[in-house]
Amino acid sequence: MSVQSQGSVTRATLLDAAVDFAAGSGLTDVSLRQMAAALGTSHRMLIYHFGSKEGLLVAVVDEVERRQREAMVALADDPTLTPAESARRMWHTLADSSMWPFERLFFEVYGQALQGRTPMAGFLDTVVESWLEPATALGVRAGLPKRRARAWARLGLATTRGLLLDLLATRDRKGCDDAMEAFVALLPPELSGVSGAASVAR
Amino acid sequence: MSVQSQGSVTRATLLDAAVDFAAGSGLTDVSLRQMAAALGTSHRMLIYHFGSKEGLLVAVVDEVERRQREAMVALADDPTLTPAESARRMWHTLADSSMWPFERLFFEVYGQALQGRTPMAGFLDTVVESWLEPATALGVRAGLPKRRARAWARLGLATTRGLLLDLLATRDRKGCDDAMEAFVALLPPELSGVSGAASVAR
DNA sequence: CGTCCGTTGTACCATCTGGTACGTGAGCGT
DNA sequence: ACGCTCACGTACCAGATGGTACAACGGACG
Repeated sequence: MSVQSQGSVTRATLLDAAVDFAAGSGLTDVSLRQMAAALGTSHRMLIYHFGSKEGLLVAVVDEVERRQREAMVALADDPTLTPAESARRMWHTLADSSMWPFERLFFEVYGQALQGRTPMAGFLDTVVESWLEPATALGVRAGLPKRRARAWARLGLATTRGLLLDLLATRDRKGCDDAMEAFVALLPPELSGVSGAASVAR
Repeated sequence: MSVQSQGSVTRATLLDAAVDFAAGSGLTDVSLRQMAAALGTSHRMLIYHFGSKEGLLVAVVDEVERRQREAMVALADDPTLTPAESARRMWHTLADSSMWPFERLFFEVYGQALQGRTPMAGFLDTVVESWLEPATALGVRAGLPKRRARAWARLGLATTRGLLLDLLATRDRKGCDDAMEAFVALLPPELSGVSGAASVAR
């Protein structure tokens, strides 16, 4: 048990713990002292490492957004899958109850960003586009013209987020699963891979 | 100019003003004094009429939910329209920029309710079901079996809310309009009225 | 006219907030 | 051994917060 591992809690470690704490308790009414106590440090240290409460919130929100984007590319970047299958897997991952705390945090930040709260407002600049872009690329790769691919991506993104809102409120996993499956079944043949680019090439 | 109209600001009047204020500024970090100043009264009076800050928030959240539900039945209760047309009109109403402040407030409350914040938590009990139920009835009336009608209602609700989130973040009215139109075009014939119950009766 | 009740203003309270001043001590390069 | 920097604890600050005590005003009603 080195003194190092316990004594020098680095900024990155604190940030990770702060995100976890925020996922569990929200970051709306929390004070520096409450969060510091939960992280096993003092509010003095949070200000030391992040400059101010605002700085801490900015760091947490940025980190949430970074993870969000990271999750997106991890989920969308398997070229062996059809877009429909990618959507299914994405939903399967996102809807798992182990992810719920982070999704709650996501929607909490989203809601405050919509109200223009300072650390969160920047969230809105990327919250749609950073998902729309890779999803659109998926559709284009499957043979859709860009405009149509983007329209489908937008619809799929909205449906996914709407169903997550539903799921988090009702906890009705089956109802939401069914709805997502119904949506995927509506996708045009190019996206579900039954025909599409391959059939055109044939 | 009676003394009455200016002097005795009743609770209901204050509540209305409070909801408007919340729609414009959010209700996350607001203090009693700030809100009182915006409403032209004193924090003393807010406590007098609502008991506590919590009581005020409860009243505001309940009122938001009441209006939400009221808006739903107003939008869904025209039996001369097909469900597809109802959905179009509903989107047209909800997506109008004059409604944005209330939708921002809706999602702000939703986000905090997901985190279990006390005055908002009850929001979740009705936020899905109170919309799902009338929307399902719409589908049943159009000739769908109840299970299918409910599944479509759930999908439509999720899509609408997801697209509203998109719209509020990106302000891309056209992109979201197109996506909603594309979704409505996917509805089964019973819901869009090209065949369905009428053709069965014929 | 007297008196009661709903409403409102003033003043105050303990508590908590984010942030700062200052000291301390460990590691490390010289 | 000496400073120097990074990390951290203690103590403190001014301001804002939700809530309360108390007085006063004004109309309703006996």
